Amino acid sequence: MDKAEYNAFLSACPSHKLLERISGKWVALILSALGSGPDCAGQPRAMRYSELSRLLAGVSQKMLTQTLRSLERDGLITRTVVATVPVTVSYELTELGLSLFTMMRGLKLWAQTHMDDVFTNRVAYDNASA
Amino acid sequence: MDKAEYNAFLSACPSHKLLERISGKWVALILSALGSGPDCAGQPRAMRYSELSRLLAGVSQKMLTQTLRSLERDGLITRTVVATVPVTVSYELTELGLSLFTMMRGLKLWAQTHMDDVFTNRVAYDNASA
DNA sequence: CTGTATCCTATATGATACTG
DNA sequence: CAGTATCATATAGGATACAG
Repeated sequence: MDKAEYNAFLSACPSHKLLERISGKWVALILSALGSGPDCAGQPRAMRYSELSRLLAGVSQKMLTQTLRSLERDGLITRTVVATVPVTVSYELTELGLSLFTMMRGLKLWAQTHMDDVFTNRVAYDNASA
Repeated sequence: MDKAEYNAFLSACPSHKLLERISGKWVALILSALGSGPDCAGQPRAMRYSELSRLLAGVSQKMLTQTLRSLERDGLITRTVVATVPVTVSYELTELGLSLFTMMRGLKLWAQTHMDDVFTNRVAYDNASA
């Protein structure tokens, strides 16, 4: 069956798997926070759960935890627990995660250069239909 | 309210909007088809609806049409109708769409280089939990 | 050939309450 | 502080039937 073959192709395609990995609502933001620091312009550094929670003001606890876990699972960040009272947990980019963060700078550059054009086209298209 | 401000930030962030634009299940595949041709290695060229439908064997008519329309709306592809009987419709990358396709080559390169590491880590993580 | 219209399901995300 | 558990909702995606 064609569909089965194609789904197999999709499952095997590295680009497709990368898109699935980075397309979550909070993935890019967490990588950006850990890669650029809270001011979005500094050096990579570890951040605590509460610090991330405050920086990404719109994130729910569920999604923050879930996204952090999945990034840890994929070896993109590390999770470090210090047994203070109360407990202290910090997250930091791995080498692999840093490499992903760096790659996404290219994506960011394209976005900054061209997304305005995209949205201009979108508005024009909608006006033409109306 | 923090959340409102953060959502406003999200809505304004070009990188985030770009990820929303390219993260659809069929977006990258359609761009790739129009940018590389059916053999995924050639030159950019126009393709007909039925040709895309055959190449992307897993896509439903609904999703193919919907994705093509949204890409046209954003000025990434053009839709050309020739009034034969029955009608002939072809799609082609615009300059902007071609530029996006080119940018995604960098993403593809990262994926080909590093996604195996990611999945190796993932398996190791799952085994450690079990 | 190139779609539209309708219904249906799966998944992602979010809100809220509770805990070591 | 750093989560977990549960419930609710929105949206993406797909199956199927029909049409110019």
